[in-house]
Amino acid sequence: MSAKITFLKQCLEEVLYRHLEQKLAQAIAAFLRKRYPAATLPKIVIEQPPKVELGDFAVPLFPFAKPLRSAPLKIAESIRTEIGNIEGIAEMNVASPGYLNVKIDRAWMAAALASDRKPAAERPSGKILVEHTSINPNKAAHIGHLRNAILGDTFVRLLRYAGREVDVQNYIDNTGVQVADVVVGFTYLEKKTRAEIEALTRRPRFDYYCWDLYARVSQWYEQDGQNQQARAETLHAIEDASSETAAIADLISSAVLRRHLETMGRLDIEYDFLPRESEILHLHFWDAAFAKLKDAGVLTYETEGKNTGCWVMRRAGTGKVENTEDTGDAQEISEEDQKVIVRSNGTVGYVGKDIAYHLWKFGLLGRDFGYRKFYRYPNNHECWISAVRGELHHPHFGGVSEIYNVIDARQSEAQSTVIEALRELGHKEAADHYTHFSYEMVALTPRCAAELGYTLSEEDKMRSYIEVSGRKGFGVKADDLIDQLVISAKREVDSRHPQLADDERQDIATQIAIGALRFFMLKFTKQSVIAFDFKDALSFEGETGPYAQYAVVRANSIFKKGEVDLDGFCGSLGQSISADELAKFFSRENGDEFWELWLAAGKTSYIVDQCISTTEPAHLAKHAFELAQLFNTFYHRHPILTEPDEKKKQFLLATVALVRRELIRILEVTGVTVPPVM
RNA sequence: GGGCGCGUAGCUCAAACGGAUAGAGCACGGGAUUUCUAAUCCCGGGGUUGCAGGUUCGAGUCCUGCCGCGCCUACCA
Repeated sequence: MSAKITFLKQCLEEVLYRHLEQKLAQAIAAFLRKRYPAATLPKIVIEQPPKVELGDFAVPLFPFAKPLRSAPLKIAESIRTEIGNIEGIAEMNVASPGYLNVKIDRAWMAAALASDRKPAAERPSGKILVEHTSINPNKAAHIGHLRNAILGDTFVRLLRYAGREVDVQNYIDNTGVQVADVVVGFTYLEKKTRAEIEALTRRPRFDYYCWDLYARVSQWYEQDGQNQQARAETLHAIEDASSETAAIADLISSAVLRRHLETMGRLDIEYDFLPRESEILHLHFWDAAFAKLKDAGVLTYETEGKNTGCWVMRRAGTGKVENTEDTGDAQEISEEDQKVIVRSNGTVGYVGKDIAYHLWKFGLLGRDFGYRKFYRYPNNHECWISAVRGELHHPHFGGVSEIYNVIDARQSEAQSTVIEALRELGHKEAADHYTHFSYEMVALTPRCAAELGYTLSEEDKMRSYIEVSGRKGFGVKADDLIDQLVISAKREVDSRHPQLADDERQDIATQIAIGALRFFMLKFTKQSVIAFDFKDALSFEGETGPYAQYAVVRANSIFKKGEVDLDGFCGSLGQSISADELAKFFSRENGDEFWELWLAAGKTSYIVDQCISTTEPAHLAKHAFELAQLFNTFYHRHPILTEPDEKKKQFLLATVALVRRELIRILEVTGVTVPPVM
């Protein structure tokens, strides 16, 4: 409940730049409609000119030439001279070969920015569900999982910044072969009793233990095909929830899950609800979904071919043959386009379970989980888990209007199949509001793999990256990477601030490490495979999190050294300097440079919007870096505390305060906090 | 074979919806007044955006073909 109050507060953030852009587009559209009532107008696209001197918005008019039967330059000129006043717009210029460049009234916008005043934003309604992390609870998290969780968590923060209400879910596949394999490891290889395993789960990094054991089991299977029998038996035993094996599996998966929550907790990543596959099975979600799927004719029963006796669905993306609409749902699906949903032995595959789960997400299943408390974060935030018999009082999850699933690109086909199933069940709205937030994997550079002690084939050495494999125990564990980052940040902090207490230095090092890691995972666009290398990941210079953190630290230190009360100054930013004064500084020497910085600082909401509509958080990391970069240049060129002109000093301080405020906001959305000193 | 994605500077990556001179970081070379701490800043070289066509006022971006690479394509989850 307390979390919801923060959403409301945050959706009041400034939206000036975005607001102006919309107003401009509307004004131009209205003007052109009035002037050329007969013409059908193309969409007005607003861009940004390559240089600040040219203006703040650019409107290319080439697409209007044909429908308006006029040269782009002439259209631009007529808009410029005839459109009249638009609040916040100072001037327009025509630029060849056909742009209308628009300048914002700098003093007007700066005054609004300084006082953090903003027009009311429209408040979208409807709850959003973001699912991310979803690590099999049988081994330690690795760097690939970090990318998933950081992308997902950042997206959650973006949505909340934009005023949306969000539930965060982490789906736990606790009944699959992966968990069974570790159970096999404990029971067959190590011959441990339940009590002994229980004792092990209380050891510090139980997930590391499982990581190694899982790799050993995989090897054991390879040694002798007969050993696979142990897996089959174990899987079967787990199905009976009251069995000893099921109890062991639950013990292991719960302990590993707890470890995953701790690992992600180190990065300030939290979840609201952990739906588990075991409850999807035991609460018979599939039965309900199966009935609906059969009724709607989404599934077909195969009576011939290799899938005889199976219920199948058309594999997504294999497109139906055209011109056969009237044959209705009886259309044959060629064998290779069939996706088996229910096997001939009557058991359901994971896509089927996923369909049921997603019907629940949208509140379309007619069943619900039981809920029980599972994990309490240091800030008292409660994380719930699914249960067959839950607690009487619990929050409500599911039944949302929009979902985002952060799942790597390898699952694209399965995700599309689930979406198709929803659509064919007649839930078009749901299908349209189902977004597979797809991203590429994190792989290792050959050099990194060699550093980790793996021997590579000649073929592998030629590759630009090598896929990690949990099954082989090949990869970089998340906690190891975080530890290394903290150690190397600590070394730097120790040498820079020997006068500080050790725990203080440790805190600072941790913030820097997390900043570096989160930024590192965000600066790549989703589609790009990250070829992981310790050298790049451990870097604290250049385009990194610490670079952006450092800019804020510098801003803070100006206030500290200058003995200016930071809170007081920032709180009354709006009054400390008049609009007339602002106008002077933006028009005099360095005016463009100052304005560029103010403008960049004013774009936070604009960038957040872009990140949401493109489901691409990388833009935000990029923007944080660019703003920090502009600030650092400004910092070097304009000594502030020694500035003799008091008015100018106030202006420079206001600039610092504004950039600081926005940079902190942006970093908060990326999940990066700023240490007191660096 | 089919589906999805990728190919941009020596390396790692940007450039949403086609737009103005394709940008950063790293690496390399040179420099920064005793300062609001240099985890910083400035300058420099570096590019036929895989290849060939097409669409148009305009293509790294869209279309077609080719070349190279990756992932998916199980009655595993």
